[in-house]
Amino acid sequence: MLCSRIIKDGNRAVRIATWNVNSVRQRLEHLLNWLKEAEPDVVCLQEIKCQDDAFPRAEIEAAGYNIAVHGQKTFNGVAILSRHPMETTAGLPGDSEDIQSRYIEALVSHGDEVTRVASIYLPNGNGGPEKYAYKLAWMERLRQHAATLLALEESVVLAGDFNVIPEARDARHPENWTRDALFLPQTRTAYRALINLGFTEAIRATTDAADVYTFWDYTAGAWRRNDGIRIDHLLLSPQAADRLKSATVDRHVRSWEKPSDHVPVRIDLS
DNA sequence: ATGACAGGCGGGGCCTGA
Repeated sequence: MLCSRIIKDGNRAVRIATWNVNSVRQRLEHLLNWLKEAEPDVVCLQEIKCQDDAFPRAEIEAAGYNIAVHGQKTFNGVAILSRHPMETTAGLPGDSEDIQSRYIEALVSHGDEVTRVASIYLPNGNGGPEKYAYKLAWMERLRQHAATLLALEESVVLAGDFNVIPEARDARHPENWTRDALFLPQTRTAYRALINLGFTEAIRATTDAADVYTFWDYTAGAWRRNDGIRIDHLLLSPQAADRLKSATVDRHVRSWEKPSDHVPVRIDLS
């Protein structure tokens, strides 16, 4: 039955999404509603803000998803949901002392193809020099691991909250972000070093539009004034980029009651 | 401008986020 659906719906063999939910327990109803509406095959979640045993497994499994969780108490935490079978690895290589849960990777098998998907919660980097140093070090670890993944010559999708505003057009008011860790020159250079390995960023591969944002601060009426930034990204290896059909920001989710400050971003691969 | 919101923790404000 699954095979016949894929053949019949050939333009949409796999739909992959990323969403920083800002607490999966606070956002469970929104998540379930959005899963029903968007029908993603693979979902990368960030900021689940719970330990593995507190993740709302039963409700999400009932919606048809396998679940892999890499959580921690109070902060951070990432997860991957998949309608297809997957094998997962938690943690970003390169620093055994790093206890923050910000990376989980899955090899998803769909039909006779495989797609490797990572859920990434890149450090914010504001709040002092130590935090910014941690952000830059984490980005270098990600770059090194991404280079290893590219060498596999697989379809790879690095999806998540990168906490990087790539360009001025990715902020409604870029002048307000010039001293922010999300937009500092070193941050943007480190992000480009990752892209320049050979990744295609899905939104910019499909639109040149300004005013495409994925985050609006809770404060100061940012959503009402559309004072947003674009910091949630999907980076595609060449093999995945070959299969890219479309990229979409589910902007309307920000207007739901008690929303996350981020909205889902999703792609369709053939 | 270092504030407004929001969530977790834990039972009162404090830390963190972007």
